[in-house]
Amino acid sequence: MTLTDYPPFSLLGARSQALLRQCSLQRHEVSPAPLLGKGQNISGAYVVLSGCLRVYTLTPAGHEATQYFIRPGETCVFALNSLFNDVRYPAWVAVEEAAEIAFIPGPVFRSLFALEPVMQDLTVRTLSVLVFRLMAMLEEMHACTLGQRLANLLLLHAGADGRVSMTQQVMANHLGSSREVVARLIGALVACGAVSSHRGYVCVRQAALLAARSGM
Amino acid sequence: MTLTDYPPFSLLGARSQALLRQCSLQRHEVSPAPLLGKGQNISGAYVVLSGCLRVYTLTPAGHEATQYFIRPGETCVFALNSLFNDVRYPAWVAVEEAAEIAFIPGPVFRSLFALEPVMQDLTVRTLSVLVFRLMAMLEEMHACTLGQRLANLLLLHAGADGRVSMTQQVMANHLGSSREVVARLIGALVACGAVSSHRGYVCVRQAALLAARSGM
DNA sequence: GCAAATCTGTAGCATTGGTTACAGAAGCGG
DNA sequence: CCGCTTCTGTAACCAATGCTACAGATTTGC
Repeated sequence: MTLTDYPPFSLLGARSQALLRQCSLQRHEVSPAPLLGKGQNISGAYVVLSGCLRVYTLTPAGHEATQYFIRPGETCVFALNSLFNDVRYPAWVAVEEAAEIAFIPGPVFRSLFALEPVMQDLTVRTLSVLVFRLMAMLEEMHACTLGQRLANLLLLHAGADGRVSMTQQVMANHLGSSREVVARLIGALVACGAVSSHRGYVCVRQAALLAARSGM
Repeated sequence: MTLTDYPPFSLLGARSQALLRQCSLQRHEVSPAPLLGKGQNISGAYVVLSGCLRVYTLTPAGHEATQYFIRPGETCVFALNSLFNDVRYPAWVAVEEAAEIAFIPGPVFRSLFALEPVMQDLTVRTLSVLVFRLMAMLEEMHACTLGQRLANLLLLHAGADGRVSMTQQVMANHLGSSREVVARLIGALVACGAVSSHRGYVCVRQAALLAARSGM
């Protein structure tokens, strides 16, 4: 497999496809060890083909806080930027779900961007979506209590069966809080029948959780 | 004056300049009334030529919280996005310093983007910078206390003479907090000699403030 | 089946930040 | 100069969150 097997790259012209075949493609398993560290130098774009990456910061106190996820078809696009200024990555990145990731070196990305409207489109779209998500997170941080943010997290990650497979520690990492606080909040949600708690996962009763979220 | 008088637009070719002459150009004075409201439909790009715009959210409790500023040469680029999805603006925008603003309608922006590498560059750069700023703010919100964020705000807005011309209410709006809390924090900074407080402004002693920030 | 590791539940206390409620100071307009 | 408005300073209290310290439950590996 090469990058050229995946849309939208499969749609590009022969010349672009030749460029793309230079790109390395790697499979990464889930791991707490960061793939990219804050301050690391980046000189290209990472494209997620399958799986999910998590971008997060670390507070001085050692808490993690998720900033956003990168899902299939999306990109860490700092390539263009890093060709001008010598940009260093502003956060940590880890593998959230086993992922296939392609790396497009800066010069290649730049050529593709100049040649292919599809790539311009992809880049701008990815960046715009990211801006919207980050703005939404900032707003949520100002507008919501931790309880409400936890409820949002659970609603967002619940499968069709209402199951959210995360330990409380992982939830705390997403929220930038601590395990004990999450336990306390989950306790409250259990008390009002919005979720049930188990080792390694919780089960969400969506309607009840929506209701509970309002009154937190 | 038209948009074509300002770089980088002045560098564009004749055909692009013809397009740009269709764009309206308006001067706006400082005003608390929002220029753009959350949820409003946008169908183009706003380019700030001089002055400064402020992008902020409102919490249910009625607090404002600044998300970022738009300074000369920068753009609210949601044009491309809004041609695909019918995007609504995710926050409020107000005039922070008297500003000249050009509006480039969506279709015009799209043509320019397709024609002119300079515009592609400008767009991607603006978006990347915005992503970095938003990530930095999210990180700050997780990592810093309100006192530290206030110190950062003051350091960032201090003139060469150390003067920061803002009322405490305005500072509170930037931070998403309330006037009383800001007063309390400024009181602490005054007590340790980091700033002096006056009606409508504070004077920063930079070195002392940097030191004080660590121990908040 | 047992020990170690991991995860959850809970309680108490400290800190931060938000709210309420005033009092006084500074500027402004007439 | 006087009254109105705006801005600042303060205090007391409360709610949300963080931190410390365990105890008990579940799972895993051997």
